[in-house]
Amino acid sequence: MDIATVKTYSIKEVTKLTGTAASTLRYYEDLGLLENVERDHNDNRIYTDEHLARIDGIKCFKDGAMPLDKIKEFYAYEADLENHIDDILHLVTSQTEELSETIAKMLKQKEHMQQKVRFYSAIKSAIDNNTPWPTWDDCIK
Amino acid sequence: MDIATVKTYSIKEVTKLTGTAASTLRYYEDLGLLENVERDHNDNRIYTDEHLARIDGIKCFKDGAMPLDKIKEFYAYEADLENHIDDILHLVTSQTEELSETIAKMLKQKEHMQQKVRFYSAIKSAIDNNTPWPTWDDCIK
DNA sequence: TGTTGACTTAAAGTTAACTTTAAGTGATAT
DNA sequence: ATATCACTTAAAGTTAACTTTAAGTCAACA
Repeated sequence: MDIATVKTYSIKEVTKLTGTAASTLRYYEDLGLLENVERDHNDNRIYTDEHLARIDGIKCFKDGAMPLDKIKEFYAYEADLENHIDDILHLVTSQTEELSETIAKMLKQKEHMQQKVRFYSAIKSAIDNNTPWPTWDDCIK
Repeated sequence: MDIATVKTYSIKEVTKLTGTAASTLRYYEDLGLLENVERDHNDNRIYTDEHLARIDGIKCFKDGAMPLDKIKEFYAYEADLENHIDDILHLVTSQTEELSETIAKMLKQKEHMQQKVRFYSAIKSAIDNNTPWPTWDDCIK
């Protein structure tokens, strides 16, 4: 790693590149989710591509509804994998299972919502055309 | 509707039947999400099958990640459908779209998580068998 | 008769994940 | 010289969705 060629970013650049608010970046750092953020001679934060990658990873996990403390745990295990292979395996396995359950519930509810869309569309037509209102069973069957 | 035959439930019975805490039931009522909850001579709440159905409906919407204020809006529109058919259609349509996006993100992240499970499983094998560690690309490809 | 248990209320507390505020430093632009 | 801008900190505020607490009423049981 050649120190002279490490690309760095100010907090403002990172907010633009990642879409994450500066206050959130500081918050993540306080939490220990963003580590080893160096400072310049004015005490301003200096981020590297590794930080950008970490921020991206955090966003991914968040998309999977993983709470920040578990995300932090994940990176802690990753940093010392030999000693935490069982921990990290358990974490990703149980998190995957939780995610599957959540997705299943959401898919079910999506079906319900689509039925509602059909039902209320039919009612709207009936109102517009002054025809008798359909029943739920008419639309869903 | 024969008043004499309307089945009713105490708050405790409702918590058992729905799995919803009594404090939550009172909270929903405060929010206006649970309406027309009558009282007995001791001021204790009396729930009916309609309330049970509503509580079930709320749980469904929550499974679809719909915030309580939108759920409340939905039932308000439903109670006066002729005057709010466009509102309710917009609500269920946009909510369905949001849900689809959320599901899509979660499915993507589920893939990632499953890749991680495979990757860390392979590393665990390598540790157990004292063989060289696989790379990410070895496992995913 | 007393105490236990189920209910009531209003208000305060909790958790997650931020966001905002207030006060201050230092570099740049007019 | 001054004002503006980007950054800093610690601490307080925000939102959603509850949960807990404290204080009280009422009925049933030993």
